Amino acid sequence: MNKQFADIAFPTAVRQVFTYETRDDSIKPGMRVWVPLRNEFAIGMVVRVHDNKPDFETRPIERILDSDPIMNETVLNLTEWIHRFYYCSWGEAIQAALPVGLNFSSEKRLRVKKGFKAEITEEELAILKEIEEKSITLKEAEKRWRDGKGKTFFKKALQHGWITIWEEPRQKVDFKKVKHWQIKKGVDPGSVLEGLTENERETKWVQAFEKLTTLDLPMPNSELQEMDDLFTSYSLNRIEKEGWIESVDLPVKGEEIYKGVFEPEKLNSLLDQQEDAFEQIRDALDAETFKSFLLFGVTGSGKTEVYIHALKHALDQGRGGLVLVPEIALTPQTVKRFYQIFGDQIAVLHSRLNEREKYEAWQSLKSGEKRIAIGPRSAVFAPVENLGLIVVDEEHDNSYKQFDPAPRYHARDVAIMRAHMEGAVTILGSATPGMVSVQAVKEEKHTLLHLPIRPTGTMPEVSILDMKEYKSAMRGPLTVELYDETKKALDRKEQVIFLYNRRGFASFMQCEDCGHIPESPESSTSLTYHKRKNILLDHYSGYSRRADSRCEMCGSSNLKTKGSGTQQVEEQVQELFPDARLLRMDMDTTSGKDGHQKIYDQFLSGNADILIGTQIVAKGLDFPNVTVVGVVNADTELAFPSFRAGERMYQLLSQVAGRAGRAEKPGVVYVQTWKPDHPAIKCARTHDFKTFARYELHQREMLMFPPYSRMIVFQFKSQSWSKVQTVADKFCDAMRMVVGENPVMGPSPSVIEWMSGKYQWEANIKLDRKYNGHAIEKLLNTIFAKYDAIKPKGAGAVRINVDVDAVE
DNA sequence: AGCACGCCGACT
DNA sequence: GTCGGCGTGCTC
Repeated sequence: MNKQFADIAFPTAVRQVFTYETRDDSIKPGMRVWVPLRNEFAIGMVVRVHDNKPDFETRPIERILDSDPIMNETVLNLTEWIHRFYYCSWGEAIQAALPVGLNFSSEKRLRVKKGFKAEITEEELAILKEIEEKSITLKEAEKRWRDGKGKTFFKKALQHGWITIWEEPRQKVDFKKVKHWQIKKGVDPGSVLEGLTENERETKWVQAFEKLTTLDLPMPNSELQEMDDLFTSYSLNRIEKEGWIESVDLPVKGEEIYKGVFEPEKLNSLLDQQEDAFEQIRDALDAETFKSFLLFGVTGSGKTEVYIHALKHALDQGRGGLVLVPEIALTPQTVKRFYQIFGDQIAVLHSRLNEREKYEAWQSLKSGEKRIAIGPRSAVFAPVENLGLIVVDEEHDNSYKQFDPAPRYHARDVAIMRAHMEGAVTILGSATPGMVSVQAVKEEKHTLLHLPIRPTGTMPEVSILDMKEYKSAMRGPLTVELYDETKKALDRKEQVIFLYNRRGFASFMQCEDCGHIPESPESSTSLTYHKRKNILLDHYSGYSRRADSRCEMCGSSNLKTKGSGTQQVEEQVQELFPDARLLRMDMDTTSGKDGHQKIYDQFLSGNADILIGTQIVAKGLDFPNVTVVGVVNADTELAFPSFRAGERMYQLLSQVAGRAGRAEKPGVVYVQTWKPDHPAIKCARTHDFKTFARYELHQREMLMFPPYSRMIVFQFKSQSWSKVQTVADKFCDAMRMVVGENPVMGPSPSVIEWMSGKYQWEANIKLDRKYNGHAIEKLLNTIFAKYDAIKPKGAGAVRINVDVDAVE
């Protein structure tokens, strides 16, 4: 066999591929290989096979790891597009597209050198024996011999070369194992407890043991600790010390909570408006070419049924489907609905699956056994065979945009590109589409499908409460009116939701006489108040000024800094309604396993009267017994320094409105605001998305914000404050030299100026929309080349991240 | 991204 | 005199 060359991508930040040689003609793009890189080995992905001998020395491919490509041509091409458009390395894009079990992971294993001579103790010999027999990895060894004699000997053995480190590709997919507790073998808990004195029985850890004996063991350590305050690591370890329980590492199964029941006969027939939408989608599917739709319909208008019928048609054509949902944990009922109709034809991809289950789901799609994938952002890469339809539900949702690490892609846009490449149809669904999609409809890139009616009931009434009028009529954070309505609802044994959106960290200023929030003169964003320096800052343009002492609109000195969290509101509400049972839902209370689900279930089953939370409460489930929804301060969203603030505000209010009073009990949404005249609030009151979109697009056009431009954000990070600043300055100089008319903004410190030991600065550029993948790559290459030519000494210590189409 | 190579301060 | 700090540069 002649010598061939293969371009290999690695999951490092280097934006180039590396060329290796091979004589193995089974090599194909999409296969992983084990190759020498520097003085180690690494796993790479073959992206191209050719016979153009490069002008440098090539090294041989050591081993081909797959007998068949694990990535098909389309997905490989898709990752190449991501590599160009989002300016990451090809390998990073590939890594994002592979399930963890098939990823570029290798591990360092230990081997004992044969026949060395040294005087070692019995104990030490045992260590060597264990390493040899169990083929222990370096990580395991470091954990196993963490301290004491073991560590000393382990270090010595490495130094003397008695054990050596080998790196091997990791291919086996293993169950994730988790520490479980069980009653120690041979221990009879009954007699143990009987033998205790009264005093002993009163200690916390004995009580914990008593409680343990009533449970179905073994149970995971983390689950126990979450379940009851008695189970602290101290008490569990104490009981173990006593010899009553022992820990075992057991594999954990991913949960099947999303599966539900398979009842295909429950397929609903479509109403007129749904039928009209479906027919257009069906025609597009029949044409077997790319087409994209924006399915615009309020909450409850039946978008899911349209998706289902469209998917069914795709399956009838012998094609597969892909459904993207924002966060699967927040939309269990949508997933269950799909499962009900399609049953085992669906592979549910979610983060709770363990490695093997992820791999199995992936494999079942690749083999064609399952035809539909449903999952969050990363599911856009699912290896669905013969893809016919991609659904992006709640297309405006921010969770579709990956932030860190690279690739910083937007799953909605990747979905459209994928559909383009595969000749598939996309449906983007939303009650409040993002401006990017609205504009794309205007430009006839998407076809609009409209579901105007909510068959399951009328839209709830939205009542705007002007905080300026209630200044002296407040009960804690609530206006008297909201307070009264809450009280009445509680008396009727109905439930109440309070939304307090404490997103972000930065606070802002607001005039308590006229409600004015200081805005930047250089961009249409509000200014962020930085307490430490007492300045107001616009992180887009870098504009900053000393914090105002008087309101620039009305001259009042009644300017206050704002920004408090849900916890404070919870306290205040509890004081107002001492008898009500409260539940709080935010990042802090939902971080645990099934965090959302537990709180939802509790509230749904009536175990609480009032639910207080951040925007998380606005998503997902319906609560039929909720008749009052209070948005405590709608303005926090507007104070968030982003040109998307208005859009977010409208989305939030619209989603909240969708939570209230479905079916038989009508609900009212109370919105407390200082800015009752803001278009987002006025339009949300009348559920008038179209008017809002017209206003918002007009604003964006005047200021050349997306969708009228393409924004790229650059982030500079380093431990040294002065270096970040000089590098960011130089980089912006380079940009200005290259980009001509496209406006460069910044640099300026990031909103989070300092994070985990690193200072962060930002700059951004608004590009003409005509820049596509190749043009963006070319432009960025030119910018970086220019920057390399003028960069200051010590610039290497500053990391530069590129975020194309950033969503902040 | 890692990771080895290389040049200047606190130790035996 | 050496050990080791992290700044710099490279990976086919």
